[in-house]
Amino acid sequence: MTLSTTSHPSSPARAPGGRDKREAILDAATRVFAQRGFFQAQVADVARAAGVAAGTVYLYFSSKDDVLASLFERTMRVAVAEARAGAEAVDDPIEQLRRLAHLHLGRLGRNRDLAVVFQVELRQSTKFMERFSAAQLREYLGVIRDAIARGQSTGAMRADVNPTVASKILFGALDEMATDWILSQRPKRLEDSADTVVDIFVRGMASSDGTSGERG
Amino acid sequence: MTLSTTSHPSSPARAPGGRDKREAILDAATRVFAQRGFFQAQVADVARAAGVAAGTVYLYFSSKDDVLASLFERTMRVAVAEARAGAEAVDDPIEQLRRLAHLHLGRLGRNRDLAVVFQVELRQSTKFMERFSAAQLREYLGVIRDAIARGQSTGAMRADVNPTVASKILFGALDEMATDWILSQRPKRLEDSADTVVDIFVRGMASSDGTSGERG
Amino acid sequence: MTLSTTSHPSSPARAPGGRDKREAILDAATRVFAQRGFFQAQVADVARAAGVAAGTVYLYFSSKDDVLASLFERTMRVAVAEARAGAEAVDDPIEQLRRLAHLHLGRLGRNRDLAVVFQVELRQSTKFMERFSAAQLREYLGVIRDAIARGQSTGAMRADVNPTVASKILFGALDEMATDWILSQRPKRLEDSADTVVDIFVRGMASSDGTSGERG
Amino acid sequence: MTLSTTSHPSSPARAPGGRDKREAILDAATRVFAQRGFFQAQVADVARAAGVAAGTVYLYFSSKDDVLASLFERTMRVAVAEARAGAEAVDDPIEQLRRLAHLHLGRLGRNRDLAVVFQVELRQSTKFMERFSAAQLREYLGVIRDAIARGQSTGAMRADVNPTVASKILFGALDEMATDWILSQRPKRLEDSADTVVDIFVRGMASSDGTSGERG
DNA sequence: TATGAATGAGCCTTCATTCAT
DNA sequence: AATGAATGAAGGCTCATTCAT
Repeated sequence: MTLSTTSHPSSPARAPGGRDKREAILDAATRVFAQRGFFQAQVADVARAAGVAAGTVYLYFSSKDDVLASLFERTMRVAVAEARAGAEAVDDPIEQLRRLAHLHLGRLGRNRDLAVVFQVELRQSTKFMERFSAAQLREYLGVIRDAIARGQSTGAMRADVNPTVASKILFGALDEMATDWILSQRPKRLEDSADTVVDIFVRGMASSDGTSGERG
Repeated sequence: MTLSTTSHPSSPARAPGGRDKREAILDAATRVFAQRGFFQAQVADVARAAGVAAGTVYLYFSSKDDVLASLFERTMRVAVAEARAGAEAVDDPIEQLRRLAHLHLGRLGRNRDLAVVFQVELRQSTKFMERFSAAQLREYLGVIRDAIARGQSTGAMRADVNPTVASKILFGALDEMATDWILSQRPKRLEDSADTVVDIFVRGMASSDGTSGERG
Repeated sequence: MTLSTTSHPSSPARAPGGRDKREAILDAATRVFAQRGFFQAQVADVARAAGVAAGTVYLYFSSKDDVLASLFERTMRVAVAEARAGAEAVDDPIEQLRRLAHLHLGRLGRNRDLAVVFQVELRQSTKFMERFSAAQLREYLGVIRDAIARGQSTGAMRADVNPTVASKILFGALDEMATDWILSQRPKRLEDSADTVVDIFVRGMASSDGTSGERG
Repeated sequence: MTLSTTSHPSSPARAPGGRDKREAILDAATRVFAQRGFFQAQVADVARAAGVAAGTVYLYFSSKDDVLASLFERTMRVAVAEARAGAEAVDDPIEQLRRLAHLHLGRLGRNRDLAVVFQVELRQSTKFMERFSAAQLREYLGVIRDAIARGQSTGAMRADVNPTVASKILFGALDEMATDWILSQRPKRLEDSADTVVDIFVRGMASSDGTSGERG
């Protein structure tokens, strides 16, 4: 992982078919990285899975690292957008958190390969996490934090906890559900864990007078 | 990562200094893996950091993978023992959880290299996590779960949540604190997050009558 | 020498120049193995001698062992074909043996490197000899045996000696000539030994009445 | 195989037990080299089989190569002595050859490990054969050649064949019997091949008048 | 003499990347 | 744009040999 940040001249000047091929490579990479692991996976494997020649990968990505980073980026772009849309759709902060949790676990639970890549392969190196995760992950967590902050401002949630810290606690709990689901035999749907996590979190974050955090 | 589970027939038959050298290699590996990342680190780097020749590593470990696995095992053995001792030292389930959280974050916060290895490097591959994490991690989580289960049986905690799931939620929240601390500039002590996490978790898990989960 | 018998899925799917490069590597290997010895020779040496990069060797052969095995196979394929053609060209069994001897020593005498590889390097390990020599060498010896058997059936040769045993005796004598020639200063042509060996062998195999085994 | 010709200061200054240990190492080496092959065999394997520590091997031999060379030397010393004694015991040149053949195949047939080492492992490298085999092998072949030369001078054998060449032909034939026996399933005793080989050879070498070469 | 832990040079093989076609 | 043969740097691991005990 040399992690050359220099983004590849990928999208521009590409033919219309180029975009499809780029997508195909990312999809293939998700499958291959999930199955073999990022370091064990060869670029040739990804190319084969995508139905292109090895060299073609380098027409769309600057390096193997770039493929992984692009994978992360593409998914996060969608995730952030969906999270924002989901949060905006309702007004109640607690309901917002519930929606965000369902979106999060729903996305991973629907695509195990994606879940493996996100829960395992993407955490390969501090370097990677520091350089790439930072910006987009912060944005994603920001959506959660905002919902919490709103809950605090409306008095629905206790204000004695830093909302950023709180967002990480919720995210961490959801994250563990996802990792655990991957490593388990997956008898049930991942998304089903969402309510339990949010319920405990919201109760724990309820304002002392006990007026909220109660469902129904 | 071929991950041959077969423990190396090494340490016991080794020379008097053997144990010390094995420990030295594991300590060196913690530092090197944390700095360079497991895949980027060369066995020669670890050897150099440990003050031994490259070949010597193979007198104590069967492979590079085995070094990582042994690192995990050694730490988990201690962690499980400390967790059990910490839990047994007090009677109140809530206080037990608080102690476990402090032990957990305290250990990682005291040794950033160890934290990096545990939060990042050890999660490199599904294979590794599936094969190694399983047994010892389950044991560790078991200590948390037991405290929760006791809390439920004493009526201090709501019984409508599976204690195993609850233990993962708490662990996940703590885990995220650790990962976040690593990736941040670390302005404050990691262990300081323990109370916040436990507080929210315990409140969230409080039985409906609201008699417990209140500190002081 | 792990000697994976599995032939490499290489040549057919290779590029146009593939066959030539494969041949070039085998030729280079003959020279390098002859000069340095199989175990002392490095794959990089062979590659350099063939004018390709080290990695290229692995596009055509699965391993260093496979190079040696392929060398043996290629030569034996030709040798068996030539032996059969040579034997069929004449009718007299004795003349057939003479031709086979000349072909055998002529081939090795013309290419000392090949002779060294066949007389020395290929006999490195019982494993190799057992696994590879077996089939093709048996075929080669079979051509000699058939000529002897015919000589016996025509009455030209004594029938009280198992033709298979006899073929090995003749082969062994020729083989020793080749090995001796390699180790000597080679003042004369190896092929010149052919007649002497065949002469003694044929006389020794002459039927008791003494009517044959006498050269015209 | 670096083949340092410098003989190790082995025998002199050794304690009485030293000689035994040296012999034990050579015996162990015979077994280990035969089973694993010289290059695959580790010095530690030989040491273990001999019941000594790895370092001890270097008290008696200067290198791994030296062990192989010493193995060859020890056996050849005995073989030459036995051959000479065997040849001197009878007067008839033909009977001498018969005895030499029996001694040769008898020795190898009695100890398959020794046979493997001599027929396969010792032929590892041209360097080895050139440097070590030369002197002692020439001596051994000399005993055969002398018997043939005597046969020629008594008129029992044709004189139109160089006795040195003839000795190699006989040796080669016997050699092939030994190699073949090793690679086969060994249904019968190796020594049983001796008479057949000698019979054919002696007939082939019989003087033209046909008065000798006839058994009985 | 004997030990065996330690050494470290050496090498086969892999695979990300390039580039001629 | 696409190919895939070719490259060659890199590294895990082995094992003959040494040497402090």
